[in-house]
Amino acid sequence: MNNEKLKELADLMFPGITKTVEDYEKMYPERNLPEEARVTRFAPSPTGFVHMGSLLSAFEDYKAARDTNGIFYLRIEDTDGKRSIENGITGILNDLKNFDIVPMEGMIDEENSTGEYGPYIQSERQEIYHAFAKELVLRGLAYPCFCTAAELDEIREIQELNKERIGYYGSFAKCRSLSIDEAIDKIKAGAEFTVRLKSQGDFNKKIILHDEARGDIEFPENDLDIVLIKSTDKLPTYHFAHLVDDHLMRTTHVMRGEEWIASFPIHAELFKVFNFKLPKYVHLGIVMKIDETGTRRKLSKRKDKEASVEFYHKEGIPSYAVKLYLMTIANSNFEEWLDNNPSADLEEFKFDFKKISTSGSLFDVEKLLNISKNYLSRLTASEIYDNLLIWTKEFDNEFYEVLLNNKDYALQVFNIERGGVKPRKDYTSYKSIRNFVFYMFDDLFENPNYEFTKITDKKEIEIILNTYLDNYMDLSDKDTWFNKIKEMCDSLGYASNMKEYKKNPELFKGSVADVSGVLRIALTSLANTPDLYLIMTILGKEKIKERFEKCMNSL
RNA sequence: GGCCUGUUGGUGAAGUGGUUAACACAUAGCCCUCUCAAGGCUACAUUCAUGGGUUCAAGUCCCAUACAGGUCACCA
Repeated sequence: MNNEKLKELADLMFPGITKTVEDYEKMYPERNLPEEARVTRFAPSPTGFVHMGSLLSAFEDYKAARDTNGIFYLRIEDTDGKRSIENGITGILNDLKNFDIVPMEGMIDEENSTGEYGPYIQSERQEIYHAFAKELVLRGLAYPCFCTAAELDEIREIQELNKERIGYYGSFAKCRSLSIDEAIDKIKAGAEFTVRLKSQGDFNKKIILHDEARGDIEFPENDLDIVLIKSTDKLPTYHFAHLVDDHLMRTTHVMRGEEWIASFPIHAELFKVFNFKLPKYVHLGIVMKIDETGTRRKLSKRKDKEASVEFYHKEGIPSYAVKLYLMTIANSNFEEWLDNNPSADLEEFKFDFKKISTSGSLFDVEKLLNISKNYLSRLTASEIYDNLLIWTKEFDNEFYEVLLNNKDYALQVFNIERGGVKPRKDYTSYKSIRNFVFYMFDDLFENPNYEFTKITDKKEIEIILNTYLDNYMDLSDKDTWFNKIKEMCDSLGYASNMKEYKKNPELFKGSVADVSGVLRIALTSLANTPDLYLIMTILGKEKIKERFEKCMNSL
């Protein structure tokens, strides 16, 4: 009799739902994968972009699956309208692709997906959730709740006042004790309702849950009658969707932010109620920053520009460098591995849950720049050229035109001190390159600001430049080039040998360093540049002469 | 307030009862050198949030406290 009543209630709550949990179990059987293969997922809301924290977790999910020839899939969690934007999935897919993270299954654009475990977008899984919820109602393990927001507030206020645990549980769960008939009547009368779990847990009992990175964690059992299905849109809450989706999609490893640790007991109860195998969980540390007031806090996508992936794109930091950096955060032994295997593919590194940092780490832009610098130093001139062309096209049109029209010349410039075991390391980003090479291009060298420091006397500068042009310019090879400069130093009263100069500086007007400095500044406007000889050979004699004259005219 | 997580140098961290407490970034100095960038060398935690305890031995185990973070939504 009770069963009949429950059936009436369930049918009333979920009209038109005919499939059962068992039906879905058959539709989505266990995956045919080797034992060790991990199935992971990235499950964002369709907000149009991913930020650093979620990029990190997507990357970790991807690696965890890849390492075991498992499956990494993309599921879209759009049960909260506020978090969804137009074309939000495309934006996420693009951001991921930028970092070579391509899901093997799941959503591939705004509407379509691949894989046998779909739909991969929660708004299209409505009847599946309802079937699961309906079964719970039939088993007397879920019930309709008619409490309004105001009533819920009231309950919480009472609890706060009495210093009791906050939440919808036990005797505070008013609708839990409603009779089936009462519930049926209310629904028939058109009352709005949520569906709540009738928790079987006991807060005074302990359960131990295992986290792959943190080990065992002890909690009180869950006794909260949490909402399973929301009233207005009839969509599931995160908790319920997590159960249904991750079970049916046969996820083996759930990797998520540590803000979810607290709801671990809820999820454990949900899986237990259905007698489903609990997936393995990894709760990741949160990426933090230090803000203006000196306090540590979670990197926020609203407040912090460095939280968005777009920021690095704009700054011209290669996505591969960002990836390397994220990897150093993700697994603490990665840097050492990279040192030992500098040319190995990232794919060869095996991700280890035990090495995941569990304390929130500060996002260190300095370190990122260092990684970026090292990465850029290993690229070939033509790789630099190609990538820089793409970057400047979007962010620096003037430079873009110059590069486009002087490809061969630009390649020579980018090749300065590149290659070999000790490549030059000065570019930190694509954006920074212009500042290191502008003087090599006339179009970018229109109004130089000459930084003479050591030798500043106009007459002396003119003497040095003219003497060089008239008698000592020889670019045939580096040694003769430098010997000529030394000769000139001797003839003009400057020390040609730095060691001697350092011993007795008073014997000379200055040193070869000062003289070279004048040549360098006249040529490039800068006191610090890469190898002068290389710069001169690339510019050529005519241009050198032109530059010196331009400089002398400006004095 | 309840529950949970975390706390090793300026930063990221290694560390699972016995080490001079790795390594990397940053910083400083020296060397190399025509100037830079690199590179090489050196320095940088008498001490692992604090206080107790267990032990021959504790960053590592136990207990308290402090601080930081999370969570207690019909948000994820």
